[in-house]
Amino acid sequence: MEQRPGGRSARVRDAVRQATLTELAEHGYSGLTVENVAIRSGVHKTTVYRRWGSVEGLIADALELAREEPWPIPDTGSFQDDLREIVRLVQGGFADPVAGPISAAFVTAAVQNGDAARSLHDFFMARHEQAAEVVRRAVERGEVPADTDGADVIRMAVAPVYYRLFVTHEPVTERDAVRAADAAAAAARAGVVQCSGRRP
Amino acid sequence: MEQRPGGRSARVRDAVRQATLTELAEHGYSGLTVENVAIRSGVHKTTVYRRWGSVEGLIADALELAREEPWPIPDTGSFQDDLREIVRLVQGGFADPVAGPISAAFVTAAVQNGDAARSLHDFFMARHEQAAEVVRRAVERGEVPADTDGADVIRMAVAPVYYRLFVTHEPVTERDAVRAADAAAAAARAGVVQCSGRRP
DNA sequence: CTCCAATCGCAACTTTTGTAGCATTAAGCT
DNA sequence: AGCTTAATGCTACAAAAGTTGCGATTGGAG
Repeated sequence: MEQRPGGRSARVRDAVRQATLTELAEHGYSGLTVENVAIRSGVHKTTVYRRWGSVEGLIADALELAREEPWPIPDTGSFQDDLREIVRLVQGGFADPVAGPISAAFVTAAVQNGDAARSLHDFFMARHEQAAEVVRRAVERGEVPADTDGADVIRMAVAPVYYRLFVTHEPVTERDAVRAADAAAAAARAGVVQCSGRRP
Repeated sequence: MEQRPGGRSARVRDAVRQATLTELAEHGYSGLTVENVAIRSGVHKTTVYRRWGSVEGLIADALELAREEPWPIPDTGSFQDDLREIVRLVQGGFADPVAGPISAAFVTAAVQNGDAARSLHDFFMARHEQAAEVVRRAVERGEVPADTDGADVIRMAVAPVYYRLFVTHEPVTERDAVRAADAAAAAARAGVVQCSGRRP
């Protein structure tokens, strides 16, 4: 990707990435401007425009960093508790005063910009795949049918949280998170989320 | 609200509203500018800025119109089929080449702007309340527990569709819609979505 | 050590977006 | 019809966002 991975280019890139995250945490997505990132990073405005193109480009770049980070997949021994833990983690992340605005900015940017949308898509595909591990374990324990679609269970579990946050703009409590997890678990146990159901 | 409801003010307002919807359908939210709306409506730029303030104001105004429109609540006699119909309606709406971009623009605008977010919030609260009718009927038929939280069942049913569209940016098929509806129905039947669960 | 190409900084410029002051129009009232 | 005034149109302006051309710097290869 980078033609000159070490050296000044790398320093510039890191400075801009760091400045982007700090600006996001401080002012949120709506307060993020190329100019402010340039000033904070000590990199010239023109350079930021040339390499990242726009605010959305800055976000897309930051997202690729976020994708690298590993995710703690719970293993409580109970399918329902595992799911609860995952959804709670999501809800708690958005409630966090530092991580919350940054995560929200990713979603916001992706809604407007194709590049950011693709980055976020890849990000979530990876997350779903990782989190589906709790479903695979539940299958092994016989808690849910063998052909349960793991990724889709995760989607159903976390979707209500995102729905409240970014669509209906309702507050999200921990109780809401738990209930969404329980609902997804109940649906999985009922055999509604089966892969075979895709081609009837 | 309007001091001069009939006459020029009303004509200007209608022209701008119509132009906003047309622009949204053609270029989506990212392509919506005050200038273009002004040109298309034949109203001067400064007037639009004075009365609507910004692009978000235009959206918030259009949203209030959308809230007025009634919604066809299905009554098939089967809880599961009613839910399926509702979610299919949502999914189909976004798939529609005209209504889709407009609806998506509302969500996009609300993610960025507080006024639009409040309007969209009110919009969805009204929708949930209306759609909860199918749950009330299911309670009467004895298909789900008496204290089932109707609005929350609706949320769980439609949330995966919005999640795919605006968060993970995955395509949404009718099959996905049906599955989400079935999952919400299964959860409701299992008694996971009960009001009493809110205050343990 | 020297050279070369990629990258960056800088300043000037263009485009887009939003605002202010004032003249003009027309709705509603008598 | 004539009067009053809220609302709009118009021009000019101000601020922000984004671009361009060029010279300066620097990392890496020979």
